Amino acid sequence: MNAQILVIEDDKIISNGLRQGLIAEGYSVTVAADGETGLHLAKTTNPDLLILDIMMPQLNGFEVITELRRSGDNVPVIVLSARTDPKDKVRGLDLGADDYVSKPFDLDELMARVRRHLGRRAENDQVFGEFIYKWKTRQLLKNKDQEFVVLNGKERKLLEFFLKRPGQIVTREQVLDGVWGDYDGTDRTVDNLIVVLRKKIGGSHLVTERGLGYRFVTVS
Amino acid sequence: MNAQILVIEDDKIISNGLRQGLIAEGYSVTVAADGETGLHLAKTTNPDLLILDIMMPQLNGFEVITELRRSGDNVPVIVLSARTDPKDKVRGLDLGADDYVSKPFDLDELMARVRRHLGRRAENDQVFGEFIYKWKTRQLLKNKDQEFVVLNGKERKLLEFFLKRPGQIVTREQVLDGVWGDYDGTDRTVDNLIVVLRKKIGGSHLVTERGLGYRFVTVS
DNA sequence: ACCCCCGTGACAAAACCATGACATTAACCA
DNA sequence: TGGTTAATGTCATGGTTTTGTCACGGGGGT
Repeated sequence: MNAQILVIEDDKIISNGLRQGLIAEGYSVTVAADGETGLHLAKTTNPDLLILDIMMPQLNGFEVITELRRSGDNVPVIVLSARTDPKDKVRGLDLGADDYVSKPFDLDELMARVRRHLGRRAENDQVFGEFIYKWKTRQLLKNKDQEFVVLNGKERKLLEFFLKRPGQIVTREQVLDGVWGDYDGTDRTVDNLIVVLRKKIGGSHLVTERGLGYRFVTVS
Repeated sequence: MNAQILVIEDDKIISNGLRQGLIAEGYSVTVAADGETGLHLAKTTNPDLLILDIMMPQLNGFEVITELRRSGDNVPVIVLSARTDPKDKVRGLDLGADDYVSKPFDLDELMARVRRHLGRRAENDQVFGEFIYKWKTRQLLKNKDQEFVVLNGKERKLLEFFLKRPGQIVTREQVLDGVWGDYDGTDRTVDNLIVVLRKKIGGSHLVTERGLGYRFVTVS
């Protein structure tokens, strides 16, 4: 579920730097060295975000973005350009770019803009097995985006409790504390909720540590 | 209905320039000279876009944006700052700003960015299920343009409140805050308005999240 | 004065979830 | 290896909380 980013840039030095930086942040990166192949890749691979140079052989960035938008593609586009003339920025933005960064640019700033255009997904989504938990909307998705899993209050609280403690053994007492609060429940109460949650996310992620408690594992 | 833009900026020269430029483009503009009144105005008047200075008396821009996002407000924010340190840009963007422009800035470029950020909501009609909400005229259409759905004041406010927070869980308290203002209503009051709105847009779009609040979903 | 909002309270319906009984599994020891 | 025991899995049930729904009435605008 790491985002796919397509970089369209003919300057090898810059594209290599970008690729390394993006990969370091956990994205999957594809690089195209000219507008034409870039446009083709954008249309066929449906990336989550585009980083697009303006001055390129074959097809320039303005033309790429125009064609993309004309064909109804709303992928977020960050335009990268050596041209600092405000007129170019206006043109790029009005053509449908989502952001416009001038070279030379600061890599950290660009990364922040990338995060922002991806909707800050990296920080808000947690993946385990075939599931994705979206903290922002507090929704659980199965099979990578396919279907929602309906959680009620206690189940959601329990899942969030475990998501915050991946790989750790937690005792029933800790669960009672974290999920129920000061309520004086019994160990059985916890077990029962575990059962219900197992039915929804499968047993393999909630491992029983006999005599100790439970352990949530993210890989099955 | 022109887009409402709130400018929070203590430098009179800049805010005047912004106001004139924005008005020339046809927007309605409000100016606040410090962070505290700006934050208050943002919460009470629900502008369509915020232009926010960082260095200000009372409450600085970072604090304003943090508090806004914390309270669930997703209004687009363009941060304006004399600080050119990339670290500040990263900070602003990661806190939830949608854009970050350094002073001195080019007015035309800023206008292009404003257009671009408004395009996501104010200009675009919003579609959910068989309905279309036209922000410009604040009309709700059913069956893709066929017929109008009549909304009275509170119903419209509630619908717009949810349209700004698609997919998110909102508590009754947040609804009371956003729709009623500082009024001291009860949870039942919210429920009742929900019922009325459900009768008009169907129940499937307003999902009850028991124990938490409601969630507006765009797909049924 | 009439009408339309719209907030309130009472009651009905539904979802939730803690409990306890019983089944099943794992650990331990001979 | 097999039996014993403690720990955990599973299910049905009903009380309790939360939410849905309706009818009434005040109040402000036309």
